[in-house]
Amino acid sequence: MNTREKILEVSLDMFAKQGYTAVSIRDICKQVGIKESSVYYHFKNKQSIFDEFINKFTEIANGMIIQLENGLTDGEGSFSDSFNSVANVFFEKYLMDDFCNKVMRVMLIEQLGNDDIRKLYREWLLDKPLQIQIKIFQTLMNFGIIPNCDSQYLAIKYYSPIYFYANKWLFSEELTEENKTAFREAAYKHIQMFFMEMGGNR
Amino acid sequence: MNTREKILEVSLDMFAKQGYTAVSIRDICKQVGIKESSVYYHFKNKQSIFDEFINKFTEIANGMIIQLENGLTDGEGSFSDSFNSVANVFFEKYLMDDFCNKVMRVMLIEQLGNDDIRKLYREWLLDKPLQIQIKIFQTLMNFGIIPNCDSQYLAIKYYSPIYFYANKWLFSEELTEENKTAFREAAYKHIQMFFMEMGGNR
Amino acid sequence: MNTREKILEVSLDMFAKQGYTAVSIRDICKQVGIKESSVYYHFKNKQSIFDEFINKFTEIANGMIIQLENGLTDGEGSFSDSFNSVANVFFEKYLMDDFCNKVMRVMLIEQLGNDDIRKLYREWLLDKPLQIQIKIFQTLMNFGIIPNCDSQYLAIKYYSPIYFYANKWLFSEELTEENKTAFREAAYKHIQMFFMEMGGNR
Amino acid sequence: MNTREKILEVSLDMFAKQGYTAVSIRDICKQVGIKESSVYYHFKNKQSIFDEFINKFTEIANGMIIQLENGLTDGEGSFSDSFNSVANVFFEKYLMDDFCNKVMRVMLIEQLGNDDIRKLYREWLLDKPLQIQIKIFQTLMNFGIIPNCDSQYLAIKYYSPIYFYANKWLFSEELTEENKTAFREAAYKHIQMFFMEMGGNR
DNA sequence: TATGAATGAGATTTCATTCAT
DNA sequence: CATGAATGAAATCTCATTCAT
Repeated sequence: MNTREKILEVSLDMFAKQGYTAVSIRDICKQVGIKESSVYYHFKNKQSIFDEFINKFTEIANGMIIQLENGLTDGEGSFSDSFNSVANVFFEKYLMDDFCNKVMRVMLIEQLGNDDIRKLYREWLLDKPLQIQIKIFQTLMNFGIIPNCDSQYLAIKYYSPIYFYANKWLFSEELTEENKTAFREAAYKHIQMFFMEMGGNR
Repeated sequence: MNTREKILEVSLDMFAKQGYTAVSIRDICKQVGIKESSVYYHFKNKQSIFDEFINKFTEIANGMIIQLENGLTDGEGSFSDSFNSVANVFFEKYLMDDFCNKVMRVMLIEQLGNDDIRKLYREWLLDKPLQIQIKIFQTLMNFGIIPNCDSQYLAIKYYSPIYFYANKWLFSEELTEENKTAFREAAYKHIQMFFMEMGGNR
Repeated sequence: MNTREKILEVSLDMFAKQGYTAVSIRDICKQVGIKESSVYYHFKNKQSIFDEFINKFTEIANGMIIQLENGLTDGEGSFSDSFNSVANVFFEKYLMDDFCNKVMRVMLIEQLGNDDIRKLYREWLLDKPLQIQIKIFQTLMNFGIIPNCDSQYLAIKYYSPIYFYANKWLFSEELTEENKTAFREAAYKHIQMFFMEMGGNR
Repeated sequence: MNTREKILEVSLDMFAKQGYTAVSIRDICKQVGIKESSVYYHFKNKQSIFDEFINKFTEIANGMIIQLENGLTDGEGSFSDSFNSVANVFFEKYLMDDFCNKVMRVMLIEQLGNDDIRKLYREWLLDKPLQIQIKIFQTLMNFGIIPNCDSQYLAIKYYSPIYFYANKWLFSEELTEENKTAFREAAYKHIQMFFMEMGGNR
């Protein structure tokens, strides 16, 4: 790994733990093992390190959305299979992905003082995940797999416990394997129950 | 309002908007209209201003818990009445209370870099609200008002959408009347639906 | 004891331990139990507290000189008696006197940065004690009690070990009874030996 | 001379004149001709500048001790020659050495408020010099050059006038050539007399 | 690529002092 | 007599950044 990448890795790590403002160039450089001035060869300034994360995150997140939406139209496989596969991607490649998780932590911290970040946080942790679920439920209704009803309401019912568990296990404490496991257990149990109830209604 | 109170008011306001570290004593003093050194007549240091908020918040929050638990044992009034009154207190006197809301915003920002704050955040926004709901559902089961089932599961189903809406409308953007209204509408609609489903299950 | 005296007592105590500049009005007031502003009713400023000590010390020290010189001309009593009585006064009423000792400690600390204090220190710990001894030895020579010789040389021989022991036991560590005892033992032993040698020369 | 060395030089100079606390980083920088923040490129903080002096001094002083002790066992040369050479090293390379003298001045000022410095002062101006002299006299006794007697007593007799003169001429006023000369004259005269008396006793 | 050196701006805090009450 | 309140000045230190090498 070259210096530029080391800087990025260390920065993200520290930003995710202490927040953007609380981490100084000094802190980063001490960890990387270079002098402060060297950072400015690789990056215009501190902000641009941060921007890089946001850009990469936005790309990944957009990619995931597209991947999930494509998966939907496939329509292949069973009802619960495709649902679980969506959840799996969303959990493993997004909420619990090392990079994404860290960026979301930074967004969580910085959102209040920074309008741009606030918009991103709202978009990527509140609105977009909900929209996906809404689309999923609408697709299921269109295919007649589930009875017609308020898809927005369904999506909230489905997503909000996941959001709650994510805040409890994935964004509050360190992202250890134990916390991941705790999250998975809670989230999958919720999904199971959710389907049972949906099935029961049918 | 005397200087001490002005400092507190301005500080909380700025902390809630930008976070503890991002706000300097200078910033606060400029707003209050005093010199920096004057702050140290009223407070030992910057941290102690912050501590005052945390202490007052903890007191208020504990008071609310007690109030809610006492309300439960009363058992007076109809099922949905007492439920709505709990929600009302929790929403208006806690989530949307000017002081509490601001302190919770600061906790939200500072939680990642600060272990003590993290604990408080988890306690007062995740765990304690859930515990109350669990107790409420257990009481309802004991009285035979709702059928016996997993109270923890019920509580998550009930509380997580509220938590989701709170993050969306109460802790992300400014706490305007519009946002309060949006939150109330979404939350009360959720509660209504929640009861309908519970009733339908009976 | 009234407030003014309490301020003086506490100030001297702290000055002697930490030096004039290192002690703040705050420190003093905390100890006395008054507010900072109250000091300025009793004293013009911080410096004037210090001046008071210097003035009082100079008075006491001058008084001691006069007392010692008067004692000399008395010529009453035996040779070693009068010598021991001089030493006794110099030790107990000066070097080890609570007030004088503390003032000399402050002078010791402040001498380098302050010309006036340096002069006082030199005068009262180096020059004046030596002058007294010179006078004493000259008197003894005049009375034929000791043989004529360089009184200055004798005085140095006599006083410098006392000065050394004083720096070791009385001005370096706290002025405890143990340190006083250690000083007395060393100093009186020195005086005894000094006379033995003088006698042996006769 | 580079900036780091300039800072050290100016700092020691000012510390020796006014004491550690009385000298501010501002004062130092004004003299050196740099901005305050620049100091922190070269030193961790103000204390670490001071520490550097103490460490270097301790090294030099220890070196001198070893040098003197080695000189003793040589036993070469005449009695008074070796004695004068010890005195010469102790005077010129220690008490009157520009660097050492300044550090000892700082220790003198700071000793009362600072336990560590007090220990150093006692060690390097009171105890260690005495120990050396004790060893020297013991060696002389062992070789039968001087008659057996209380070496501690001899050492005090020998060293305390030197200590007295040092305080008078080397640590109180500025270390000018005049003061050095005054010290040398007084000290060497004392040494001469000391030997004469020792010889007379034989 | 990397660093040594420097810096302006600003952060928190301390201190002696003033003044109206 | 004493204090509440305030302040100008200064102290130590941090930070992001620049620039020549």
